[in-house]
Amino acid sequence: MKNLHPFKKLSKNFYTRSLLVVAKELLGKILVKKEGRILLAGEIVEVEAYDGLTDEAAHTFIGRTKRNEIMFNEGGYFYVYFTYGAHFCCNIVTGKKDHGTAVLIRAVEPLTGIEKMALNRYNKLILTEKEKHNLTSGPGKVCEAFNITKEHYGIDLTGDQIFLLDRPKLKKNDIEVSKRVGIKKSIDLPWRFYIKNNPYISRK
DNA sequence: ATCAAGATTACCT
DNA sequence: GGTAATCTTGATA
Repeated sequence: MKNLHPFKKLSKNFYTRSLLVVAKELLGKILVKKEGRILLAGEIVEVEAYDGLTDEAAHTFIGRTKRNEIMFNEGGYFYVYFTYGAHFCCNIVTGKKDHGTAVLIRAVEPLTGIEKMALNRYNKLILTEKEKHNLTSGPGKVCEAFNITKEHYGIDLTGDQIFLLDRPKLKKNDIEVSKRVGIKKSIDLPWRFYIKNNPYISRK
């Protein structure tokens, strides 16, 4: 998909709706990052929802801190955090002011700027088949491929640096629901959503 | 000041 | 299947 022009940037009112509605509708949308002339883009294929009110796994469950404060804004901001001493993960803030809800982007399917993603991840242009499918199949991998770091914390997604493009809503039948990955609290909430049979899903 | 945990990944058997 | 790497954050003193 070379030409992204036909697709319109998602506006504020997409993000300010409630967490689970936004989480499911984010599937199929296109994540875009502009680095000067270079355009990086990928279709969102896997997400997880986090809600500080009731969900012990959410970073906002403990209340407001310096790290999570952007999650208490209204929807439409980018929440980036660092974890395990190695990886950044990025989230889309949702809902109204003070909700403390966000959607973790767990995997995307590369569309544009794939060579730059290959350089960011592997420091080379030619990838094996295995490496191609490993490019963006996890939350830390997405941030490494897109070079998303703490510098991008709090970015307004209605701006021109990082934003999402609209695409038709997926059929309910194309969406798989499961428990979330890699958490130790509130483990039974069915708040992971991914596109059925997509090769870039982080795990079965 | 010190400490434990972590929304992960890559590499091992 | 298992686990080491690595460092920021938030809590406790």
